[in-house]
Amino acid sequence: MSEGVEWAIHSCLNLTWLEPGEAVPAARMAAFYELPPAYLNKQLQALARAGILTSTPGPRGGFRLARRPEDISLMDVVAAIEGPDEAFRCEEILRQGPGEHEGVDYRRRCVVSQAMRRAEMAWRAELAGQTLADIRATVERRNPSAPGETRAWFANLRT
Amino acid sequence: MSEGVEWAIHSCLNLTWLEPGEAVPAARMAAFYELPPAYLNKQLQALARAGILTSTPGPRGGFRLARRPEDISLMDVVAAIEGPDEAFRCEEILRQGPGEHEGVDYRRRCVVSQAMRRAEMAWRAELAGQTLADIRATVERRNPSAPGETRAWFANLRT
DNA sequence: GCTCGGGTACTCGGATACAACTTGTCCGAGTCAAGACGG
DNA sequence: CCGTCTTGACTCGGACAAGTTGTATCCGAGTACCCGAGC
Repeated sequence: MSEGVEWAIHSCLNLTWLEPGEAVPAARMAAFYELPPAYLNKQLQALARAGILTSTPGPRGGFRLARRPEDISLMDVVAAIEGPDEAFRCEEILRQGPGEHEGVDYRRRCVVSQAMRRAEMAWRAELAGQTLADIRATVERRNPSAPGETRAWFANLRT
Repeated sequence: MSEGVEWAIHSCLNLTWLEPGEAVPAARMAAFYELPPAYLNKQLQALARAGILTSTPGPRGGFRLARRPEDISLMDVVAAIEGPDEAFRCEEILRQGPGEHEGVDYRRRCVVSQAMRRAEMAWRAELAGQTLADIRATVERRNPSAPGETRAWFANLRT
């Protein structure tokens, strides 16, 4: 899995602590974790294309969440970075086998494909069940000062 | 995910239908699905290194299952091909963040990492719960002639 | 007829190229804000 | 003092390289079989 997924989730999480309407440039978000600014910008662009973030150019511009944290699941973020297709893609090699049937869709018929798909669906369901709001709540419960500190860091120039 | 996983699972499944002690060369297994022989050989080598298959060189040699199909899970095959490490690897970017703590293992502490790990564990558990014997039983229930046809194909030179 | 030895063909195994994708970087189009200028 | 225009800096966005992983191939080391010769 791409490393940008980790960056994207943490960046989106930080955005949940900002006041509504406030935008943060990609360079500032990159400085938070000392990441390559241009590359993080690329990932944030993907999130914007997926409708998770909205981007505004120009001074005082940057990225902000496009909808409420309750409506953004980890699955959404992962799909935005990694692409929509599944990790295990059935190439239907049974079609090349000796006992093939012409009009059969082996993506649904093949028992192996079904088993792999079932496992992947369990993974996706687990990710879809966790929203940014859930993550944020857990973090705040463990470290109540996180929201204020994060917001202050993005507001000031402090490292 | 690597495409070799699909090849490996189907090849192992075919091996479950052979009589005990019978070995099949990689070239023959590749011909079954019209796969590149040398590359499939490479995947089978990985399965042999993982202890799933045993290989014997020379005439009448080839690959065969190293243990009973009941004791080989899909997780074993996937891990043999893809490697043992997880898809989402936490790089602990929180360590570079402003509120870091020196001696903390963020792979366990970070809430994001925990959520991703939970999803991946669900995936792995689903794969570990399906053995080659289960797959074989399902296939035989749907198509009772599969064992005989497969065995006959590998025994004869028929396409 | 039986045993033994050499040759041969067959198998895996690792070393070796090629291609695709992830990672990383750069510069241009567009935009907002601030400042200067004129009324 | 107020409104307007110009200038400038700042932002994203896509186009452009480099490195790493997956894909594919080839040839050599080792082995079992087969066949023929000798007893």
